[in-house]
Amino acid sequence: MRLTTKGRFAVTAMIDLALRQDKGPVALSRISERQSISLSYLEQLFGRLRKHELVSSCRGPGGGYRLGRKSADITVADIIYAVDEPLDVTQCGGKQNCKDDDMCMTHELWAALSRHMVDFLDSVNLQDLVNEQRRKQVGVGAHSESKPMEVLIKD
Amino acid sequence: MRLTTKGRFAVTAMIDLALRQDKGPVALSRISERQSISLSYLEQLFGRLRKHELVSSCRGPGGGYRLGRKSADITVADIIYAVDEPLDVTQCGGKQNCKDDDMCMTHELWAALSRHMVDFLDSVNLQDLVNEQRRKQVGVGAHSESKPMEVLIKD
DNA sequence: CCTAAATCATAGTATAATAGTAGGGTATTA
DNA sequence: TAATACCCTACTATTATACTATGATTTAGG
Repeated sequence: MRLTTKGRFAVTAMIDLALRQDKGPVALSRISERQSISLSYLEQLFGRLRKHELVSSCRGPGGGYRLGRKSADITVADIIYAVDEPLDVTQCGGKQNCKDDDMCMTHELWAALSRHMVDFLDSVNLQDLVNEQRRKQVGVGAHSESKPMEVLIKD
Repeated sequence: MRLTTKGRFAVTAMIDLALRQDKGPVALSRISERQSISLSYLEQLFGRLRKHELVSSCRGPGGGYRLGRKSADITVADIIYAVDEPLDVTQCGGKQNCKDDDMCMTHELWAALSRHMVDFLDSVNLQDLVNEQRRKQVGVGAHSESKPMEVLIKD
């Protein structure tokens, strides 16, 4: 499981999309402005998200992207998997440093870590993040600054 | 928390060292041969491991490295932290894509993931890995092929 | 039907990190 | 005093990320 800003960009963009899709399709140019992510880079990311059917697109003026399914049914793991394609199971899949036939000494360690990460990222869905974000935005200007996410995410 | 083959190399080398240190210091040239890791690269890694006091060194002929403390007191997280130094807390520490003052939308998500990973890697120590490795080596030629690590690592 | 807005696609590029190599030191034992 | 090993720094090839650039293609609205 690779973790880079690419995955973070994708998750951020998907939250932005989820927050606004009720008013019709959302154009990447808008997301680009709001989140300060290069438009062309976004286009590449959304190409992959579309292939994985996490979003659907409408071309032409007034077009843009919509979520491919309910935000509660899209997990963070789905998003990261979509943009970081080769989910790096190839940690030692028969390559160098795997001594001869028997598994390399640390194979199971990394496999177990991988399972942990995927399990966690699968436990958080887009709706969770949207709720969290809405709660924070309401909090601004009001009195509650309170704690975010720590409460939400099941440690 | 960055996860690369650098960290894997370091963990592999530390297991190799832990498996043999009872017969005196272990030379990097030996580890290099056994694990097919470049000697000079190992030297760089062990330079860092030494700074973090995970290993101690003896120079001169017959010299080599020893563990800096009991293998049960060295966790995988210790090793990875030592070689991957800047443990990447800088996910969004006030840089681009953190909108204005308020935290970027995904900050807590990645922070929570980070905590998960560290917790897991802290729950596995070098002695665990050594035991696992010894068990597997005994298993070769004998009858038991059995399951590795899955049992050992506390999911 | 024409134009502008949007997606779609591909190719190129700057930067940075990894995973080394190279070449020298310095301590220490036999 | 020679060989073994650690130690240190600088350089390099490769790869991935995070873009930029260019140009298509689709489609709504005038």
